[in-house]
Amino acid sequence: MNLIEEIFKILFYKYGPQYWWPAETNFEIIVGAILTQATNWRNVEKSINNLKKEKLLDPFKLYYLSEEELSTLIKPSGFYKIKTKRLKSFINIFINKFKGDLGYMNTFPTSYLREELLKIEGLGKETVDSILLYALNRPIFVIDNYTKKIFSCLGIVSNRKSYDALQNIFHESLFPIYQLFQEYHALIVEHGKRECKRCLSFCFLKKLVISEFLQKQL
DNA sequence: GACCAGGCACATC
DNA sequence: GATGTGCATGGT
Repeated sequence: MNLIEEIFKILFYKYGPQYWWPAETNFEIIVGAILTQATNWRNVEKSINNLKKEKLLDPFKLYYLSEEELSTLIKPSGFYKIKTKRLKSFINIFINKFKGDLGYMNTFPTSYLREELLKIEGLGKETVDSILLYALNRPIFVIDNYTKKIFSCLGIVSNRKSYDALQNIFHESLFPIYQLFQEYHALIVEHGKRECKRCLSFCFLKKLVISEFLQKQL
């Protein structure tokens, strides 16, 4: 078992299953992925609930909804003008290129989907990879700020590693099982929320990793 | 009242 | 390639 696998084991033992992504449908996951950019999940839930209350959490309904109405509904999740445009540009491609159908979308290869989604204004690597992993069940590892922070804090990567370089480390170290990737990323976020507030340089994870590393040296 | 949250695009050096 | 800034709300 390599170090990346060991850390998954440690986090899973500590925090247990995270049941990500919290959503009733895969389309809801995508909307959440866009709304949660630099935003607390609680605020995202408020926006999602607004959309649900109005029965608008549907690609075709959102397609025909005016930007004014949409921006009012998603206001609680912040950056609402910019996120209205991001949602609209995703839905535009989703409907016109993929028939507004996640089942149809899921017949395309991962590399093609990633490329097409990255062309959408406002969808960067993290958002696109979240969509691929959680809405389409593709074994693509999501790298976020917590991942960078935690794994550089552990001394496994330098803090200047690029997104792709860090993602490659996970792809090379783990079996490409989407459930594993889903759980691992969720655990990283959970650990980050709890321990990285003031960057506690010696959290339990770091102590464990260091002691395991030392044992192997002996 | 300051600080932060499950990013991204764009400007500048 | 790295670093800084605007985007905005709501919880702690």
